[in-house]
Amino acid sequence: MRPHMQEQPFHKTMTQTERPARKARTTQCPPRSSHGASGKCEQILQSAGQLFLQQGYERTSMSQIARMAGVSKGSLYNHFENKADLFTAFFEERSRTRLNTLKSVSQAPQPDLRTALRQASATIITLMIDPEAIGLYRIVVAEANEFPNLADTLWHYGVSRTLTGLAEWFAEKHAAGQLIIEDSNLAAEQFITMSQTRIIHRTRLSLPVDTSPASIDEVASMVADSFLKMYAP
Amino acid sequence: MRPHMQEQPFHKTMTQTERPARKARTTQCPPRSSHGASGKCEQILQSAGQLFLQQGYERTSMSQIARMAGVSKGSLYNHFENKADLFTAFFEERSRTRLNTLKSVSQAPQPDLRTALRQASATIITLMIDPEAIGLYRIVVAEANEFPNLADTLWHYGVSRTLTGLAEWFAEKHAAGQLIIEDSNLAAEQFITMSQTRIIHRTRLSLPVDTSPASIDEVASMVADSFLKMYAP
Amino acid sequence: MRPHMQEQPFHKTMTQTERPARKARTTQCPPRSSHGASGKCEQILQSAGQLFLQQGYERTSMSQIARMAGVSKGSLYNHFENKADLFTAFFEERSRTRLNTLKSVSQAPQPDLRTALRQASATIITLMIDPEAIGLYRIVVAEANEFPNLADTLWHYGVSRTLTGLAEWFAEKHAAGQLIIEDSNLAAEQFITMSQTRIIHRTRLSLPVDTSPASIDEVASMVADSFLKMYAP
Amino acid sequence: MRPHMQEQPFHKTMTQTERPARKARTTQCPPRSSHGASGKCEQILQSAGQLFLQQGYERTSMSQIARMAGVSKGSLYNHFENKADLFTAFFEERSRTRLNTLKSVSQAPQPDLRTALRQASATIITLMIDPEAIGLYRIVVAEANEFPNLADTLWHYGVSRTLTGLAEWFAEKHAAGQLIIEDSNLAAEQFITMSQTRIIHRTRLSLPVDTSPASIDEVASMVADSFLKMYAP
DNA sequence: AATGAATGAGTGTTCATTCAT
DNA sequence: TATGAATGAACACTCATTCAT
Repeated sequence: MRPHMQEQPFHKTMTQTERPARKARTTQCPPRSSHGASGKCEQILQSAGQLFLQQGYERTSMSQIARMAGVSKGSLYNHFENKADLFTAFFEERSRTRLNTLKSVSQAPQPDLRTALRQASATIITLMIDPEAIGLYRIVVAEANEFPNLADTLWHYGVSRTLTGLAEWFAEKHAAGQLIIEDSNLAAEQFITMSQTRIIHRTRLSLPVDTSPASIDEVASMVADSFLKMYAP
Repeated sequence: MRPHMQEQPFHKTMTQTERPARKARTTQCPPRSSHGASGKCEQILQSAGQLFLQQGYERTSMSQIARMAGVSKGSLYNHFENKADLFTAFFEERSRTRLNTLKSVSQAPQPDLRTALRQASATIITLMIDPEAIGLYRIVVAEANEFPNLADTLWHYGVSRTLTGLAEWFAEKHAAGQLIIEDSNLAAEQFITMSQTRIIHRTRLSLPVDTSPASIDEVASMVADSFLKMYAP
Repeated sequence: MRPHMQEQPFHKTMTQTERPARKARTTQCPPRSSHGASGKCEQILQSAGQLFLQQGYERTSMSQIARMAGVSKGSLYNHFENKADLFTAFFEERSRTRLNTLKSVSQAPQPDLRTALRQASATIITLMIDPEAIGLYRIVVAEANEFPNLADTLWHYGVSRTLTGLAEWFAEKHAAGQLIIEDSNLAAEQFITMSQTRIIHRTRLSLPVDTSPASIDEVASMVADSFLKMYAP
Repeated sequence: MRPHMQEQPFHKTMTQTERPARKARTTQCPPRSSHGASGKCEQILQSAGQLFLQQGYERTSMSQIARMAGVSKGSLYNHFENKADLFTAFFEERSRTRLNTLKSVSQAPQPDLRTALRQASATIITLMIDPEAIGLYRIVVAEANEFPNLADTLWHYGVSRTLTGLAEWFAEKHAAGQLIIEDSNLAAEQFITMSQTRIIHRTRLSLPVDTSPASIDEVASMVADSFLKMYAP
């Protein structure tokens, strides 16, 4: 329960968040040789991931992982230093490969700004209530004390790309005179935060929630309207 | 990873959230007898709380709790059925007694609306980054699969009171013509969500964050401004 | 697994079997005062009996007994020194009051000897496969090492009365010239042993067995026939 | 205390008694590799056996077994699923390897029938009061409720072989005209039952009993005489 | 690189018994 | 006499990790 008091200028906070050093370099699976190698390392990582996501760190045992991966318990320790190392390796790999993000907004240019915003918000909501994303978020929060680096990883592969993409798009719209946005990073942050209203928040808590497309669009609409009131010329 | 599809009308979602039934009634400490007995049950609950909040459910052992509470391991089981029961008992008690909420906004009438909103947001931020509140949030998220009822408890004692208080205040302002708010519950929900920008969100992830009063006020100001743009006449 | 080599003249073996001394005098419930006292002691004994018979000594806990008897755990120790004392008290009481025996054979004089023998055998079988009797037998065998005195009790209240009754009856028949029996005690012992063929034996082992009256009579008939071949003039 | 009412024709009862299915296959020690490894699994089984036979199932703890076997507590669980599994494994192994039976009667042809019968009875008595046999019998009776399969095992390896051997021998004698036996299985059953008179019975209850060869021969003589009276031409 | 038996500290839980009230 | 909280040793079982093969 240590208080946080780091100095961070407002406009820089959300974009660079990596903490200076990783203590223990996380083990990585060697790049698969092209010919059909067994890929035991990936297999372990895959099984570990499934179990860690379902049960969390403490409730998952090395034996369970070995059993599910179809390897011996000893093999786990040939590929990873220990349980913590396997855990962080899983987390990085999953965050890197499975955390879809909203990289850019208007691939297909939308007829009007409101629709574009609504679609962006809907996409964000959909991405963030994906079971994989929810699971990774839960793990970060649950293990924040034991594995503080996880948050960096999640932020790096998850939030920051979306944030940058949005900010760039807002900057364009500002340049085009369609929105009046001084701090595009702040605006992006606000947009993402507002998109978390109800659905994402409740999903993270496992509270009952309607996650149908209609329900998502309802929230997305509200976000778009609010955002326009805040930033329309 | 089950999908949620419950029907929930938009305007009712956030205010009534209790799920129908609690399966197993949680053990409660008996009301303290007036003469100054030390209250061994409370002592256990207190120690358990400290450890559960710091280390989470799985990492905390009954032996640890007994040692810290200064009682024998067997005694734990005279007061609580098992570890899970002790855990939920702790969670309910803490949520009930230690989760401060923003019940009403303008005890001292503020000179102007913007200041009142800013102060409300700052209060919300301050309450929600309180270590106790952060700890309880982490526990809910971490144990969402094993203890799904925790979220109800947290919502009941934490969010819902703040939400109701805000909504009532917004309704008054609407009646007074100071704000134009059709759905005061939705507005309250938005206000709370926006207040979570950066500080609360990052604190929950244990990411480095500036939690100084100045920093809080900066966010609160932004929230007040945005909210006024959305709802001022 | 100690070998037994006590000298015991053949004709005396089965009738006097009490071993010289009981180490610990078994606690007894006080004779109930005539006015409706609660009879807590009997209540404990009754519940203990049910549990001990069902689950055996080790698997039955004092808490279980207290709960079923509706008294506090402490009360158990006001009435009985400890678990072992309560156990032996239960065993004596049950053996004394619930172990029905074949005291005499021909209450209603039978038309012929064979029928009388058959009925005696059938009665013995029926008595000995009574759940209560089976349970007590099991307990004696199970706890033979820890509670060697139980066997004496069971023998005293169970077998020996039947044995004596039969022996007396055989002596009468010998005197009447209907049977030629030199050692009536031995004959009684043989008669009882033969009556244990299959049904009793298998019931003791919980092996599947037909315990219908017809099945019992089938065995009893065989016993009567065999016995007559051995001892008829 | 469930009543048994299975239909079982008299002449079939004792020879086929296996119940249809064994629920959980009992763990088995792997066949010893030829080079003189100590066979840790056998070592565990051996120690477990000694303790289970002496103290029964509940009174024997896994720690005790590990200590006596000279292995760690954890090792027990590498070889056996749990205590119950180790218990049934022990019981099967002991029943299979240590339960000597009277397979055939007259290896060395006896001068006369009476002597052959007497020797057969004496052998049965001797085998059945062997401490190992007595211990296994006690365990079956003690744990009949918790481990109903034990009785099948005991019957299979213990009684049924003796029974079959005797029945065949009786059939021969019937064919040779030396005995008049219609149902040789029934006769074998009677012979075994009668051989249990006093010595076996009392030994099972740990009652004082004379187990000297002279005493055994006395009972065996009586059995032979009675049997001849029942079945001699 | 792969195995799986071995370990011993650790887990949550139950136990018979005590004792102040 | 009756209670029930308190105890500490014991229970069955699991754990991450090691190491000889």
